[in-house]
Amino acid sequence: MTQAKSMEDLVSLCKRRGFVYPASEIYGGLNGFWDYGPLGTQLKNNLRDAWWQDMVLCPPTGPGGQPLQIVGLDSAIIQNPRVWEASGHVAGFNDPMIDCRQSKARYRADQLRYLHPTGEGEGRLFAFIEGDEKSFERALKLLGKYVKRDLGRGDVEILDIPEPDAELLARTVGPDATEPGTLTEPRPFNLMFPTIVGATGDWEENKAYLRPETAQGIFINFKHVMDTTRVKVPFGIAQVGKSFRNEVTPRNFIFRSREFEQMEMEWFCHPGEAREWFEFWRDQRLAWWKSIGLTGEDLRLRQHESDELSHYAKEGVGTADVEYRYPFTHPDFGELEGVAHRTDFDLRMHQEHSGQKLEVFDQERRERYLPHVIEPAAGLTRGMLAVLCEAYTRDESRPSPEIMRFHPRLAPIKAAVFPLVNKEGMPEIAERLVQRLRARFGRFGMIETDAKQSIGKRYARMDEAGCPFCFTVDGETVKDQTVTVRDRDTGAQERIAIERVESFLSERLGL
RNA sequence: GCGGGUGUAGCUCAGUGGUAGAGCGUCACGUUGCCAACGUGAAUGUCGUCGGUUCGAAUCCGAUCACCCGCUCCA
Repeated sequence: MTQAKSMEDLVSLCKRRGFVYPASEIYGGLNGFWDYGPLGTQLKNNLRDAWWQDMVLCPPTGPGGQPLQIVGLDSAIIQNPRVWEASGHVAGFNDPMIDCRQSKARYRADQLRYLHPTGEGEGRLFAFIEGDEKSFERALKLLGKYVKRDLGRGDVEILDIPEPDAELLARTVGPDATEPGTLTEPRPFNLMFPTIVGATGDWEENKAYLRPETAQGIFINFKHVMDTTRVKVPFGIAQVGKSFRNEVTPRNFIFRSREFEQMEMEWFCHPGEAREWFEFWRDQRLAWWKSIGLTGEDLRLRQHESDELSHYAKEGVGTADVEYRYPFTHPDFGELEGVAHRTDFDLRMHQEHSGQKLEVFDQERRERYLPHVIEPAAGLTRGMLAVLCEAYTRDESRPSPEIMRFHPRLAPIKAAVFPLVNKEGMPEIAERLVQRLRARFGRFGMIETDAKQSIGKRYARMDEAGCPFCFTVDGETVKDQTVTVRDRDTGAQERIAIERVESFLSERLGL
């Protein structure tokens, strides 16, 4: 019997077993930051390595079965601030917001419009949300009531003031308010983390930013990679690394944190082939998440509606998200990876802002162009969260009900070896087996051993850590050179020759 | 940023003004010898933090921080 998964139980297990700790907790914590413990670090490294192996070292074959070329990159977290001006992040990550003290609603300042009768701009104004018909009609009706006459659309003027001052706001009635003067002045929301470069840096003159995404590091190195690695379009550049966003509300464990890790690949291709590559990567990425264990009903692909497309994707063939049904989004889904056609937006912007030519010359086509980009951008920390959620299982019929059913490739502990009793030659045999397994599998994850306490307790600990196989040395081992293997998921045991342990693991772990 | 909730041992939680608690986990010893077993013992807390009221505060009040839920936000 399995029960519904609870986020609380998972968070508690993660702390108890050393997957994820609240950051700087001994000082009271810090909202939006998390530390990864011994098991969590290994799990995250395994997930990252799996992505790197399947993306850069052994990429899939293309739609026509052709080999694909993807190279790696590790760019600096802090770049020249002009990078973020070119990419649109300085403007786009700075939306000034207006709050309504009365209705508690919050509006983007650039989306508010102000209504007054034609030629009578000095009196009371009524705000509405641009593009929201209901909101407009409400403002029109209230304005009509206020001036005590019927107003049609031809009788009013609409003001578009991105940064309204206090005087104007004082005589404005908010979109959801009944009295004037309830709107606050616009306050900037800075989603980028500012910092200072230089030990004696002046704040304004030396201001730089921690990157809000890894993608731009790839675009600004596009020319370097083209010039130094003999790649030809179509090809990809992949990067894994930390990104930083001053989220308004960090929430839901490690799902939205202010410091997070991304795995992004920018696939550069001919504009005419964008659709084909978009569909290829979209399907490829969904299949990849399945291949590392997200095999259930909780993984899906969702094509974006046209009105939710980001600034660079409007002209493209689309955006699709790989989504996971996290316990806190249930029954809805939350984003895990976005696959977007970024068109040539980024290269074009960097070409304009830097003055450097970023076009390629295509020998086969005899054509010069800016490549289009298909971007599969996954959250490593979100991926880890999905993997944790998927793995977490409660089985009340077992003496140790909590089990982390990690895919063997991701499991932080690959195997454990126990002497059934801590005497009679068993610890020595177990220790020798541990050394053999470390030599063979140690580079993929931990090989644990434990001689203390009852065997059931040791099995239970390994279940919570998600170790797929436990080998136990017992009295028989001394006589006939066999050990028992216990399977994490079934609890079933079989006896195999101690000589066969490596080949058994190799086969079961796929390593 | 707003509203609601929560904060006591590693985890789950009890404790409504008068000596800081339980279960589980952890550790040690013994026993047992394949599923959180049994026995004995041990360690672990500025009761989130700071301030106030009080003879006395985990408990009442205020502020603050963190987490959870709902808004809002989320290239």
